Parts: sequence; structure tokens; C-alpha cells
Amino acid sequence: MTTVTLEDVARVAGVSRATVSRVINEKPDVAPHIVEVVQEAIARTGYVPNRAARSLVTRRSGTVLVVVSGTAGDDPDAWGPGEVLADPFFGRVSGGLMSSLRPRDVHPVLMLAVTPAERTRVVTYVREGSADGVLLVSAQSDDTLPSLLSDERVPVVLFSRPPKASLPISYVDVDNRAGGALAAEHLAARGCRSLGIIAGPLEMAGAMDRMAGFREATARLGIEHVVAPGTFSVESGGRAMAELLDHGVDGVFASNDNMGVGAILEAQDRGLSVPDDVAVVGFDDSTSALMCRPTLTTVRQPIETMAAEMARLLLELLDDPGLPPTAHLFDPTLVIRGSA
Amino acid sequence: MTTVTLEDVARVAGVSRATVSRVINEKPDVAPHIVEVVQEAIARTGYVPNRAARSLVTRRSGTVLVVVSGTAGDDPDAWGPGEVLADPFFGRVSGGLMSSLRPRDVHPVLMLAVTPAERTRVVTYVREGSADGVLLVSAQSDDTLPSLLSDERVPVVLFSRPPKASLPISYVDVDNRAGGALAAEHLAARGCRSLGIIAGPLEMAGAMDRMAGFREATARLGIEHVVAPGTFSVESGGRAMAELLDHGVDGVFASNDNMGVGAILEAQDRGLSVPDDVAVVGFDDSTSALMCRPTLTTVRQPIETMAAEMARLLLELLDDPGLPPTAHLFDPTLVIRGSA
DNA sequence: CTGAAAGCGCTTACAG
DNA sequence: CTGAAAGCGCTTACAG
Repeated sequence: MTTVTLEDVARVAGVSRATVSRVINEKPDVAPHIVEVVQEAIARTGYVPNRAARSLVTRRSGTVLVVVSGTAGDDPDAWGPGEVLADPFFGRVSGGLMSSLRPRDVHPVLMLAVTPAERTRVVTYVREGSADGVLLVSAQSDDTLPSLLSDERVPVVLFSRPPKASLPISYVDVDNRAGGALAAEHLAARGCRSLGIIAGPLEMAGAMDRMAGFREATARLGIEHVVAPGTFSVESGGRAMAELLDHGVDGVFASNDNMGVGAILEAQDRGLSVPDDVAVVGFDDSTSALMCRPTLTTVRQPIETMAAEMARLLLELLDDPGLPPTAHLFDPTLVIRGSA
Repeated sequence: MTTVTLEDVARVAGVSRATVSRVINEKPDVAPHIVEVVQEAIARTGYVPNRAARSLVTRRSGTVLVVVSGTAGDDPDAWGPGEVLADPFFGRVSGGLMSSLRPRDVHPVLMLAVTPAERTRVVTYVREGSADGVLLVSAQSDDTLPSLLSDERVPVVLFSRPPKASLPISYVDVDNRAGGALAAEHLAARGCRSLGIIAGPLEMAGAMDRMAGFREATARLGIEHVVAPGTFSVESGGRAMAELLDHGVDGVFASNDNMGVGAILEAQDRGLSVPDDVAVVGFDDSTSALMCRPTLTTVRQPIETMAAEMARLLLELLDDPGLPPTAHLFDPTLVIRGSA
């Protein structure tokens, strides 16, 4: 199985290497009959272009880095990159990315960035030409990777707004503030008089924004609310719900669906009825929203669509590096089910 | 930002390109003081080796393909590659792969293979040198990709046993048969007299094996059982449970946790108590096992460990292509919780 | 222990 | 419309 090269194809076709290269890259101005002869030679020899050789001259790898970034933290229950992978959220993001990447024959390389060394590795990976750009799924707002990439002029698009608003970086995000408001308004419209919010990890901008939107809306509506901390896990949702129930709330906004499920289970463990004694609204519209009874009313974010747009933005940026950063904020929608 | 090359570093260090290359690749037999000078020059110039140039000569990409394969099917509820990504199962596999790959600085490229063209693309990708080998997460037993890769002599390791036992391919898998037996034995030991199994998609070898193991055990124990079909989704688990309950079963084995959750919800919707009226055992020990009440008793497969071993096997194979195919079958364990 | 030189397999001005 | 030639940035025998 000695590998076939351009040279071999050229010999078989009786033309020069340059001509074969032109046919393969579908350059115009090659005589039709030559194209035919060359294609036949390619088929007969089973030729496949060597990517490294091509990359060396085109300076394109045909690959983008998908980075899941954040710090692991000490809390094993925390929202580190490891957990991100196992969360259906990441799978949905991957699926969305694929839908934009596949048609362009660009492939995603997965990388985790938790330590400083790993963050440097991300930059190096692009520098060495192994990938053309970065799709960054960054959770924490104190993550230094976005500004690192921006400083190093690495083409990058973020999933979720950048830590510093001033950073010249493209991103997609859902309007988390509006989502939090949607939850508050729905609970109020149901007649809830005493609200609670189960916050997400506050080092995440999205969790912060959901809470801010919820707060603003309750203030506007003149309803009291109490806050309990959570980590986005089912268990933390249950613990937070216990706190909130001790405060006598009758309506709860869980900052993600997993915690919403935990909240429902906790209420039921105490013999309370959802939504009659306490109503619960989640966030995400993930598969877990259907794993409880009643099913979870939730604020939906269109993750697949957002991810697809994210990839599209990066591809655009690679085609035209001069493009200014653009942000695409998606509207959340309320999905009403049984829990509120 | 003109790119720095070996040549530049060599000039700064006052040595030859070859020497710089040796230092970078940590070859022995370079004078200590030269090593120092070169490292300084590298630091000062900010040099990063060009991966394409290196690949061109070493014929190694430092990358492996992670392929999720299968046919999409007509049923939107079916178990296609798209759903595989969103399933926590895949996330756990990714996490496991990472743990073996990262220390070796090998990076996974994700690829979906649903159509024949995409299956060919997998082979081409390795042929063109874009990846050194393939980690294949293949669901369906009629998948042609394993034999295609084997025929083309592409280094590959499967997650789950190959469709044809005769194929000379390395793989890791859980002993699904033993797992099915574990479930049957546990239900029997609990005193269940009339069992049911919610089967997975039977085009998947694993689903088949779980059922076979369950069957063998019930036969051995002299207990009747009835079968209902499922697709691995929560909803299909509920539908199947409805069928089984109509048959009056008092113990159910769901071939995965999602269906187990669906089964519990269906029983409860009918006013039945789990586990008193009907006991339920799942398979996987995924996060969803904790999203229901009672929590789900389940047959655990050590996915992360299996995936890590899978990657280790491929790396080994790449280092020594002559190695014979090896199979690593992992033992399932029963995790007893509230549902059975 | 170090350097000069060949070569990996492509693409792309440059002539013609 | 086509070919000869240079060059992309490395690694690796081969001498010394």
C-alpha cells in the first residue's frame, strides 16, 4: 500500500502535476477533455491528496477547535468542563455546530481548557496551524481565555457573551435577562405571591443575567422574592428548594432544568403538590424537563440554532478576517407544561 | 505577525536548523549548553513548530477521529447519531477518551457517519493523513463501517462489539448479557413472579445482548416474561410500560435508564407504587437514574473507564501497527436504589 | 555532538 | 490552457 501522489496521477494521465492539482481544486480554465482524463487517472490510482502537504502551502487546516473552558474548582459538584461534556447541553451544541460545519467539510477538534497550561495550548494549537479558529464554549465570566485569544488575534466566536463587554469578540447568546423576566412574569400571572429563585453558579455570566432579569421583573411587579444558591445539578436544586420552601414560597424559578427537576422532587418529597402548592419554572428546555411529573414548564433557549449560527460566524470570519465582531442574541421562549 | 520558522530560531541561536529540530523533539545527544541556547532562542522568538510541515515528514497528524456511526432511519424518535450526541452517554464517552488522549497530546476530531458518502469520508480522512486512526462508536449491528475500516486497514477500535465476530477489530464493551442476567436475578430475588423487559432498538447488538442475557436468566430461574419494544427514549419507555402493565407484570427490566424513568412515570400515572406494585431496573447508571422517585436501581456500565481503555488501545495500535486485535469486556455491576 | 542536504507532497506565480 | 520550477517548514539519514 505505497501511497499514491500527485506525481503518480500526472504520469498516468500524461499531464503535469500542476494540471492534476488544478483539476482536483476545480480551478477554471482546464480543457474539458483534460479534466476527464485526469479524473479517470485519479479514480484508477485511488489517489487521495495529502492534507499536510496541502496545508503547508495553503495555510489552512480545514479544522476548527471546539474548546470547553473554565476552571474545575474545588467543589466536585461544581460546573467544570468535565461535567459540561456529560451534560446534554454540550451534545446539543455539538449537533448545532455540525450542521454548519459539515457542509463546508470543516471538522471540529475537541479540547478542554481548565489549567493555564491548557489555555496556552489552545493558542498554540491555532498558531501551529492545527486549527483555523476557535469555537469557545466558555462558562465562567472570570475566564481569561477569551481575552487571551482576542489578544493573540486568533479567530474566535463565543457561545455566551464575553466576560468584558469591551472585548472585540463575536458571540452568540440567548437573552438570559429576558428569560429570567419571562419566568417571573409567568409565575406572577399564575397568582404566585411569594417567589423564589434557585440561582446558578454566579461566576457564570448567564446565571447572573437570568437572576438579574428575574429580579428586575419581580421589582417591577412588586413581588417579594428570595434567593437560594445552586450549582446546576439536580441535587443542588433539591437543596435550594428546601431552603426556599422553608421561606414559604409558592413559585420558584430554577436557573436550569436539572435544578428544576430537583426542586419538584424536593417539594413532592415534602408532600407538597406541584404546581398547586408551589409552581416551578426551569430554564433550557432540555430532555430532563420531560423526566418528571408534572413535566417542567421552562424557558427555552434554541441551543442547536445558536450553535449553528456560531459556527457560521466563525466560517465567515475565516473567509474574511477583516470582518468586525458581531453578536447575535436569541430570544428565549416560554414552554408551558405542567409544573407552572 | 510574520511567522517564525526553524530557520529564524537557528539564526538567533547560531546553530543549524537540524540542531534546533533536535532540541524541540528532545532527541538525546545534544550538548547541554546548546540545548540551553536554543531554548532561549525559541522563547525569545516565540517560535511554534508548524504542524503541517512536521506531519508531512513524520506522517503523523497527532489526531484521531471519533466517529459516531449508524443510519438515521425514518423514525424521528429513533436512535440516530444526532440523538447520540445529545445523550449523556456520548458525553461520558468523550470524557473517558479525553483522559487517555490528553496526556499524549492527541486530539479527537468529531465526525458523524450516517450516509454511505460519509462512511467513505471517514476512510478518506485517515488516508489523507488528517487523522491517525479511528475510535468508532457504532450503534447498529448492520453498520458497514467497521468492516469497511477493517478492509482498508485503518487503525480502529470500537466501542461495542463488532457486528461480525469474525472481524479482526479491537473493541471494548460491557458484558451486556451478564448485565441482563443481573437484572433478571435481582428482580427474581425480590420476589417478582411475572417479569417484563423493555427492549432497546434490536438493530443494536448491545440491546440484543441485554435481552438475551435477561431471557437466559429467566429461563434458568423458571420465570415467565413478556417483551415490549422501545427505542431508548423516555417516551418509548412509558409506552412499553403501558403494554407490560396490561400483562400484569410485577417486575420490569428497562434496557436503558431513560426508558426506566419513563416506565416509572407510567406506573405512577396509573396510580401504582414503585417498587411495591411493580419494580423497575434500568441499565447504564446515567444521571437520569437520579431524576426520578424512587431513584432508579440500575445495571451500571463503567463508560468513562471503557472509553479511556478504548483510546489507550488505539494509541497502542498506532505505536505498533502489528499488534493483534484485542477485546476488553467490562463487568457490569448492579446499583441498588429505590425502584427495585 | 553537529551541519549540509535531500525530501516529504502539495500549490502557485511565472512563462509561454 | 499547460508546464517547469520554486517554495511551504519541517525531519532525518549521512558525513564528519
